[in-house]
Amino acid sequence: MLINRNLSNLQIAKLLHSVAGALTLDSEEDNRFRITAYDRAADAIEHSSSELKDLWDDGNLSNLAGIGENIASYLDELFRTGRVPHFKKILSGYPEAVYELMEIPGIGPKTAQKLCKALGISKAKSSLIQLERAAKKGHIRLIEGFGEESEKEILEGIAQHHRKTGRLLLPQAQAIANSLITWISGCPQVQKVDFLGSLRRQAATIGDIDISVASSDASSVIKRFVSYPKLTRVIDSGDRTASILVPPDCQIDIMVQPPEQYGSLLQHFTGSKLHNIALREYALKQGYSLSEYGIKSLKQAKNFNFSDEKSFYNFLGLDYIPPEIRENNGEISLALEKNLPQLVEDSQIKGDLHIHSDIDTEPSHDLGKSSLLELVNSASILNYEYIGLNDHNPGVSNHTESQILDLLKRRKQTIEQFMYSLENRTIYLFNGMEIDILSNGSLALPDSALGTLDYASVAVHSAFNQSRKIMTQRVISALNHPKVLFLAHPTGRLLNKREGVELDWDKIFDFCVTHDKWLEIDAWPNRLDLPDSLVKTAVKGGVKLIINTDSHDAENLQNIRFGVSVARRGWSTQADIINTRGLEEIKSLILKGR
DNA sequence: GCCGTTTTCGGCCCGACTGTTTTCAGTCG
Repeated sequence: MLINRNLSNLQIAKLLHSVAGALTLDSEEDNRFRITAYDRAADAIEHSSSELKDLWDDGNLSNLAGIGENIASYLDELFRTGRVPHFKKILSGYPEAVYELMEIPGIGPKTAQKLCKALGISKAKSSLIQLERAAKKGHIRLIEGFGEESEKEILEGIAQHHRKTGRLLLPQAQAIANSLITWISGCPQVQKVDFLGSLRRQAATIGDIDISVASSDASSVIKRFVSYPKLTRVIDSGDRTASILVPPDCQIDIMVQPPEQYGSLLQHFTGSKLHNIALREYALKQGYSLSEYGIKSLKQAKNFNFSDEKSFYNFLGLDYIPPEIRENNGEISLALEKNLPQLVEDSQIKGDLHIHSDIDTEPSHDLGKSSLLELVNSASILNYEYIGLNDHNPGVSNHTESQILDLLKRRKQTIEQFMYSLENRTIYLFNGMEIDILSNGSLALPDSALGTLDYASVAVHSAFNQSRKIMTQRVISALNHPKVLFLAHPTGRLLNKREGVELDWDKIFDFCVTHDKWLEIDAWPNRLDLPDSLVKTAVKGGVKLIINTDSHDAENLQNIRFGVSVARRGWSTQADIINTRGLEEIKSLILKGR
């Protein structure tokens, strides 16, 4: 049996978009709703923060809104056998090249088909090269329905497609947005300016950036926007909307609205797309049509304006929905029942138990850069009551047990002496350690050395490719040690770089609940691990979580807000997050039974 | 093909922009 383990969400989304494309070419009229169904399923998969393969492993494919019985069974076939005859039959009506060309921005199924036909392109592999060559030779402008402009657009689209790199991390996207907002604010006609879209929803990675402006003079704002000094090119520019490209290949969309309609613009542009579609379908059944301009009553032929977002949601009988959970995951019906969770907030975090210091214990991985004093100063700015020093364990291969014990005794002394020297002792320091989980599930630290610690955390730093079964056993046996409080960066993923490990999450969650272990939400920007979708399942199962920064520098403590965002995206409340609790409670939790 | 928010049948978001057109089709978010 052929098993395809390497299908990414992006590849599956591309496959489903191709099916939608083929159906469009067959007959857009007859297949109208099947087309949107396939496109929506593809969008849901592309934007899901769970790997589809993991959902399939757990038999939860249909948990994703937009995937029903049929598509789920086709995907099941795909994961089991690597092929889906039903899709193959639909796709076989057109040359493979059509689906390749559809990948180019600006080219949809119909344009792709016209180009393939007129230029005699059929093979997927050489399709882009052939198209580019034809465009450069000026052949495309000769095809009916095309002109010089569209030929130029195609070349730009191909270039953009080639340059396409990974998505931006939150802090990168934030920096780009901030710089643009500063520029836009220099326009005197601007009354308000906000970043919206996936950045406002605090998704783990950001594809493009959306900016909204409240102003009664849209044309001045657009003029300012398209003269942004850092832009690569203007993609398009209209009366009140425009798009530009800035390095590194990041698209920025802007939309301007008069202040009295600004609320509906915020709502529209924050998305997500799937949340908005679901909201508009709901509203339609109530007799209202929603858009960025406001709410239209279909019965009374009347328009309602909203200067803020809350009144927009309230008008529809819904509670205000925080941006982080606008993903069409059940938030609309809960808002209708006035039953949304009270999401955890930045200000509720009282400490951080995963911080690397510069105390050198000859660690297995990188040492922190900052001194205890620098770390404590950073923690005071955040009004923390405590921090946990969670340095890596000393390397096991290059030390004897007694050397390790010696190093940790000295480390304990250093921490204690520092704490007593602190004026007012405003911040309590815990003596913790991040311990490698060896490939057989044992800890990379002898029990004698573990005795010097207040607590331990464990993490996978090697042998990432073990099978799901073995990895699950490995993690559980490490967590089982009484000194261990939590699993650090549980999936081990690195955004844009490395997929997470394979784990049986139901088993891990069960173990955590029954044995009083916590899972970390690591706020390091290219980790954000646990991912939000797993946070949501964990919270539902009653697992306690702890948000930490994994700081290697005192400045990194500020990253905690990214971890809080992940927690919020996973529907966590204050009660779900261990480090919203004060020092005394944390002390008793750490001492309890350890 | 999906979904249950008056529906297990009969609905299915809304508007912007561009290019090649003389009124609209295609694509996008």
